[in-house]
Amino acid sequence: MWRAVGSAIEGDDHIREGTAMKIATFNINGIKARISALPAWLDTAAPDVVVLQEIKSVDEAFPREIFEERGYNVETHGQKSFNGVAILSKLPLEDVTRGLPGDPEDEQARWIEATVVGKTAIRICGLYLPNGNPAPGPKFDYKLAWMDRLHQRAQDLLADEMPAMMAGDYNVIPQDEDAKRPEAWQKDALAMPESRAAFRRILNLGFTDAFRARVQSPGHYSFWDYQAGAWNRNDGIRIDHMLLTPQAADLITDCGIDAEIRGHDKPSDHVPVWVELDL
DNA sequence: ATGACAATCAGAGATTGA
Repeated sequence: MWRAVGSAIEGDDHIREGTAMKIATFNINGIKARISALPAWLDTAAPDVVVLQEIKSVDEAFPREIFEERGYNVETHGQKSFNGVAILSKLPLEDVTRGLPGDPEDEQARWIEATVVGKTAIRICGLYLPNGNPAPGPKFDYKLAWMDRLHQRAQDLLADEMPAMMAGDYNVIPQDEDAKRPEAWQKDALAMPESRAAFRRILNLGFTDAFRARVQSPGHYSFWDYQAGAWNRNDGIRIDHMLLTPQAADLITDCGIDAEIRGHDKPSDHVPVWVELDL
């Protein structure tokens, strides 16, 4: 088995020219409210694939033309008012499934997955993990139960042994260094020990947090509250993550957070996180 | 300790988010 990561090594005839694929996750906090900001970012960042969270729209009301006219295939899993996820892809999508397995009673639209068909196929899962506040309580119980189901799906993805990733709004601050003011989040569902342990348990299966694989320094965030001037004080948290199977993690060439768009007009409270793979 | 801010649905203010 051979593979190429990054630039070719001179004289090595096993190295091929790779195809860079840019994949992003973005919690847009309402498609209707982001009808300008989202296309503006797409035109600048030009990702090949995007998973969206909190579209807050039913499938029939999702403005798919805006994305189709930019060359994206569009798959949605929406519901009225809250939640809702989607996948945009310039490459063909196959085997689209909706809903996280493990609880047929769960009607919240928080999971969608599809195979992106390029030179090499990759399974892409978009997720909007429950917030879980207040903790303790029924919402926190739902969050932890949802993370148990996520762990099971993660195991099954690994067993498939194809490149795969689970990307989205995890609503988990993995470590203190992922918050400007960790002490303020100590009793919050996003940073409770149980939430962090459940996140770590998935990582420990063999997944790579793409951003942390490339950047170890503190001070990198993907969410800033609308309140109290959080953006201007850089009072943020890192809760949007891309978890890659070993077969996908081996292909990472770059990863980043498009933080600057938090300062643009009518922003979401989240910003996009992206990864480039040599697929 | 609380609220601040934004989005949705509805058509005022409650609910949800993080």
